[in-house]
Order: sequence, then structure tokens, then C-alpha cells
Amino acid sequence: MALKIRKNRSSAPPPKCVVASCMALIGGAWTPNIIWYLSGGPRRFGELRIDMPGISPKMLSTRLREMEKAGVLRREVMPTSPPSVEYALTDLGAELLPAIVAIAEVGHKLKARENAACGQGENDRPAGQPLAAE
Amino acid sequence: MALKIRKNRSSAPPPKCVVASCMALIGGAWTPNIIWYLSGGPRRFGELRIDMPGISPKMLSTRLREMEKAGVLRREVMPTSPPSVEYALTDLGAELLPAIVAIAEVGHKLKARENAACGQGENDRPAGQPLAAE
DNA sequence: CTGTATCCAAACCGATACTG
DNA sequence: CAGTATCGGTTTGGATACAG
Repeated sequence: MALKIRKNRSSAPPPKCVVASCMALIGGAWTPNIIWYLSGGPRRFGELRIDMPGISPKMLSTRLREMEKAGVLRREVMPTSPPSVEYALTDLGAELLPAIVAIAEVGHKLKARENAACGQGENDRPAGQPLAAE
Repeated sequence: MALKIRKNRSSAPPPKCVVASCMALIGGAWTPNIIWYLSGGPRRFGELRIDMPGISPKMLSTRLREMEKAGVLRREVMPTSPPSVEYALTDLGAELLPAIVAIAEVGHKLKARENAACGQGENDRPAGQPLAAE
């Protein structure tokens, strides 16, 4: 052998499958938003649709279903005259928030660097791209 | 209008684009692992390959390149006889760790529930699926 | 050893239309 | 109002082979 492999100094083995479990939930394009909006209290299907302009009913339904199955939110049918359904985060679902906040925090710094490029002239994104930034 | 839309009680607007900036980096299938292994100190290309059995050189190269461009890691060519390249997290890259840890933490609970199913008989994954769980 | 090129399968997402 | 069905475009990731 030409070069020797150094022992990895990481304190613990990387929990890939564990990370994947969470990423499957918050890794979607809309899931962080759904969780965020739900963190303010229970919310109906149509309300969530209005909260997130551009989301198709299919996506919302799919994500909601996945999240319910994973046990991070609860679906409750309200017996009103026009049927309405409320979605609310469970305790488990609320635990996703710190992760999302952590992501948003570092994402903020990432984005700042992305736009400023730290003095480098290399920025192909002129700052202010039309994402769904409220 | 039949039903009135309740005002969203979420404390702040969900920073979707900001989240996306971070998710683009840690949302990949291998990126969390790369960051984790790099958190133990600088590491070479081949070492990372051994750390993560199953990753193709293309993926590793692609992710490494993206992360370098985003400024979360630095690439350094060591002038040794067989050429070797070391990758190391930058300060900015180290800031990704808290987010990954937060994800892993809630992912752990998610996975526990996923396997136990809380007394329900509904689990189509018999626990112990062959993911890259070290 | 350190990558890059090509091909290919699967997942994700969006738009539209339609049902209960 | 609250979804489901279907179609298609785009992206992502894996396998393999090859190059500097």
C-alpha cells in the first residue's frame, strides 16, 4: 500500500439511516414550510394551500399523508356542514422545528455568502432570485 | 365565502429560500456523512471513499465540488509523490454540524417510532433494514 | 490515487382535470 | 371544501468504464 489510511477521528459513527429518516420528512421542497406554518397552530387544507402559493393539491396531499404516517402530524375531520379537515403537529412533529430552525440559521449564512461571494467576482446568481420568499 | 381563513399564528414568515440554500448542501444522500466524517479532521478522497462504502467516485466528486463552491470545505492538493488531495471543512462548513446533529436527533426518535410503530401492527419494514448503518 | 464521462433507473415536483 | 388521477418534465443518484 502506498499511502496509509488515517483512522477517522470523528467522535461517533455517522448515523446515516437515522439522518435519512428525518431527511425523508423535511427534505421535500415544501415540507419545511408545512411544518413551519403548522407550528403556529392547527390549520386546514385550504389554509395551507393559501399559505404556500404554488403548491399543487397533489403535493400537499402527498406530503400531508406521509407526515401523518410518520406520526409527525394528526389529521382531524371537523363535522361541519362544508367538510373541513384540520392538520396539527404532534409532539413528535414539534421536535422537527429545532432541526428546521438550525437549517434555516446556517442557510442564512450560506445565502449571505452566496450573494456576496466574499469579494470574489464569481456570482452567477445576481441576488434576489424569485424563490417563494414571502 | 363559506369558511373564513384564520390568520397564521406562526411567529415569523418561513424562510423557504434560506432553508433551500442549506438543504441543497445537506439534502443529498451522502452530504451529511461527508460533513460528519470531515468534522473529525481533514481527509483524503480515498479515505472518504472507504469511510462510505457504496458511494461512487462520481457522487463523491460531485458533492465535494458543490461543497467547495459553496464555501463549506477547502480542497488542498498535497505535493506528494503519488498525488493526494485533502478536504477540510471551513468555518462555514463547521456550522453545518449543529443542523445535522439536530436532524440526527429527531431522526433517531422518528426511526424508533418507525420500527416500534407504537403498538400498531402496521409496519411493513421489519426493523433492521440494510441501510448504511455502520 | 484522484478524479471525469456516459448511461440509466428512480424520485420528485408541477399542471391540469376530475371526484366526493 | 378536500382531495385523487394522470401525465410529463427535471433532478438525483448508482454502476461502470476510462483518464491524468
